[in-house]
Amino acid sequence: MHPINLALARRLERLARLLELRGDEAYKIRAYLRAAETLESLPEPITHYAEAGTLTQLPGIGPAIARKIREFLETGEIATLKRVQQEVPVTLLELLNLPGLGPSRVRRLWQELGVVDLDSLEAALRAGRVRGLAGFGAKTEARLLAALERYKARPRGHLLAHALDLARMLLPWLRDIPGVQRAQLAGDARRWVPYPARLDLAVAADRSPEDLLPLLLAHPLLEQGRTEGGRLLLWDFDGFPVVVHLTAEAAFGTFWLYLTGSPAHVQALEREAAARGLGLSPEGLHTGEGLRTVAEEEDVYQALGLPWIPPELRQGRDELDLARAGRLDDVLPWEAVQADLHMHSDWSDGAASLREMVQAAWESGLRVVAITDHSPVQKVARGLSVSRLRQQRREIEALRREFEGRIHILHGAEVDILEDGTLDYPDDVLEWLDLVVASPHLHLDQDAETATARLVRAVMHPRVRILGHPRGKMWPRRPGLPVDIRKVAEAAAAHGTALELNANPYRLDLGEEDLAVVREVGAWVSINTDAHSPQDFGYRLFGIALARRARLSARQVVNAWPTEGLLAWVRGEEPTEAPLV
DNA sequence: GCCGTTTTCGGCCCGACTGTTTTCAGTCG
Repeated sequence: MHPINLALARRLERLARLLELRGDEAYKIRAYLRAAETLESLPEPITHYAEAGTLTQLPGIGPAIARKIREFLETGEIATLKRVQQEVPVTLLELLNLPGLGPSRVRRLWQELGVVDLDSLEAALRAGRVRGLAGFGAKTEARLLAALERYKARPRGHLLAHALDLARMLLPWLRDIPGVQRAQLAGDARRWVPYPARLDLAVAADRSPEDLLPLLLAHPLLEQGRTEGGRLLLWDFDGFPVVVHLTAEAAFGTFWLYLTGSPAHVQALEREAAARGLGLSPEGLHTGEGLRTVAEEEDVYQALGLPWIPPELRQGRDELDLARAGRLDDVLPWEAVQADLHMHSDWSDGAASLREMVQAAWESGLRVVAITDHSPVQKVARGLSVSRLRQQRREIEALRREFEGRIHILHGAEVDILEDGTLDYPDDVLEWLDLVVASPHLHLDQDAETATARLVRAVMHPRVRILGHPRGKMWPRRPGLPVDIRKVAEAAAAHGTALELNANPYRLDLGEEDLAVVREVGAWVSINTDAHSPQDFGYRLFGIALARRARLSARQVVNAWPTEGLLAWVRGEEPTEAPLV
């Protein structure tokens, strides 16, 4: 995605949300959101279409939005947005993250009680003022207080995907600035920490922070910034912090290493250095003869008798031992995943045809895919009736012939796990499908005991091969089912069912703590993208990174199995290897 | 606000659930 397209899409999205809070017509809101989606999927920078005079030929962009786009390209601002931002407090947008609060209720809290942010909402709730509003009662008050508590306890930080998108757009730009010799991703995001607090960039340059600041602020994604010591603190349009750390090129290796962390990993390296009579600091290696600067990270590790350790493994756990023993490859290799067993097409709520999805999967390096559209209970997602499911098989058979010898296509379904743990298709249909991914979508407010029993029942169904996004969590809004993962994993291990690591960056479900339990129990894991459009296959990296952080082996991840073994397991045959219990 | 026609304006994804109603609005997926 081009930075200018993203910068503009963000503004249109914010405009839509603010208009929604103001109470403008719903279809106008949708129009802005659709235009933002179009911008995010454009192959060329929007300037290209503006210059060619073809803006209104783009889907969802008519005369009014085209005018705003041209205004933004010429002035860097959208007057309508500025005006609406003065009218509606931007801080209200965060309230929409609370389950139970939609635009209409937030508007009334704001207009009738003067609530503008989380703090004033909490104060109003605790003072009993909310339940005085028409349509709000004691139950709503209690639910909102509970939602507020859960929200405050959510994983802090921002979406990793957001940080990496930003880095992808900023780094090439930084490297082109005169005087900048190197620019690299560092910090939590480089280690694939799911919710980084900020984006850290390591930059080697022979210019001062004060010289660089105005150049960086010219970037369309960066809104404001200042210098602080040897660093530049910057913020993007949504207030996401970007920190540019400056060093000299000769010391880049140690500097980058320290900036990447984790602190526990770096401390382990310092102890390793001390054991060899060396000192390690961001400035370099301290030897008996004085300071030796190190420009490359590999050389730091080499000086300590270690191979380079990939950032996502730098957790201060067992990685130094693994590295010393030459066993870093015991952890699932990045390139080992060649199957994706959960994706959607425009038969249900996907954005692309079956053919486009299979083609994109093939191009992204996959060799086995499963088409898994929704089951009937998912009305909004246009879940497939049994007869449409049977029609879909004919199209899939044609695609199999077309892609013969290149990619193996399974015809599955993402079948809803109903409230009691039964499934949303009858058994004969489940029997007929190549692969059943069973997932919870509804009734995500169950208590731990009910939810655990529900998932265990689904996992034990003889036709279920994969338990999709087991908790049903969605960042930042939905915390997910309070399931006893150990019990679910034990049932899964006993039945040869895999638990999904859903790689969609908004889900990452199972999460890191859950995966540690699953690893210990020895149940199989399936890393899938849940792709709803061709570009979503890129989500795979988030899943693999998380699996690596959890130290899963290729043996435990079904998507990394050789094709024949994987297909045998999908068919429900006895696994060739016993589960790792 | 956009779109596709009926070329001037009506339709735009929909059904269930919940709490708060006393016939429904708001939220969710």
